[in-house]
Amino acid sequence: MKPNEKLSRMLHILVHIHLHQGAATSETIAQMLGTNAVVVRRMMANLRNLGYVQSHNGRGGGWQLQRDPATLSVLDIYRALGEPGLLAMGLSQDHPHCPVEQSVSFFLEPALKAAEQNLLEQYAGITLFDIAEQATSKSR
Amino acid sequence: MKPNEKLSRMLHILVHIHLHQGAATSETIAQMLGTNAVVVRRMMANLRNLGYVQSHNGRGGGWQLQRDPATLSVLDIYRALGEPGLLAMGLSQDHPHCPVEQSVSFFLEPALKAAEQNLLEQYAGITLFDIAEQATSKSR
DNA sequence: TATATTGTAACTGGTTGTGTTACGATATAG
DNA sequence: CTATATCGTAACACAACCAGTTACAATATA
Repeated sequence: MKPNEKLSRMLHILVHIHLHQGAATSETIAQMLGTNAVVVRRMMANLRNLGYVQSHNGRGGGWQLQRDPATLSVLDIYRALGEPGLLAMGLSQDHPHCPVEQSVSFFLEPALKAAEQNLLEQYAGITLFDIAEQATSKSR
Repeated sequence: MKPNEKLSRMLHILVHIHLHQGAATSETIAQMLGTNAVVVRRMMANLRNLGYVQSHNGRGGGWQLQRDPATLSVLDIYRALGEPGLLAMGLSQDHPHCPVEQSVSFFLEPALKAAEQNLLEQYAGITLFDIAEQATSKSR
């Protein structure tokens, strides 16, 4: 399984927007990430809907954070991405009548749930501010 | 992300083989799982190489467990599958020079590692025997 | 009015997992 | 020895998903 890099890239984008002087255009961000401006816009669409960021059309337009980065946790961003599956492996539920499948699920489900919960709790404890500060202190 | 069901299905297969009278053919197993015999063989290839199961050609052939199911943990089976990624999300590492990306990784990596470790420890504590027993006790 | 920018749909291409077909190798029944 | 059942494996088809790209409309500013 190739892991999905959406969350990682989105955090990368948001911190760049936060640290950028004035509004950052999709094109600028795309170049920072080595990707395409449309990809950036596409990823940001839902964050805009949630009010985390704002975009402005026309000359001098671009993207800006709309919330204090200390109040935006990685968990918030993860949720804004539509809560994509956290775990690469899941339960097969094709034969709910089969006692063997039921038993496999009986043992695996709590394990998977616990690992997910574990990760979400860690996500909740990291803010955009933390990441930005670490990034700027490193470059000093 | 659609979760990968390999582990879940493989456990399902192995427990069926364990509970089956005599050798179970790929075709029989495939019908239990609603899939194709070739898919079963393909998934079992590495388990055979590891000596967890044995296959026999010709009439009366099929699959049998080669190890005491109490000594086979879910972790063993997970490893036999080639340790596919556990987590659906990973780090983007396309710009190792970028301090922002470094900072994102700095925060995310330990969280991801811890969640993985958490899951593997739980896998280590579940054996094929546990699953088989739960399945048969349910059907009684 | 010209230009810079976002918004979004549509198409392409790569990757992955799964299903299927095909055929060879091998073991057993008779 | 032949027929049959079974595995082993390569090859191809197919769907899903993500990422990249192109294209064009809408909008804001100089």
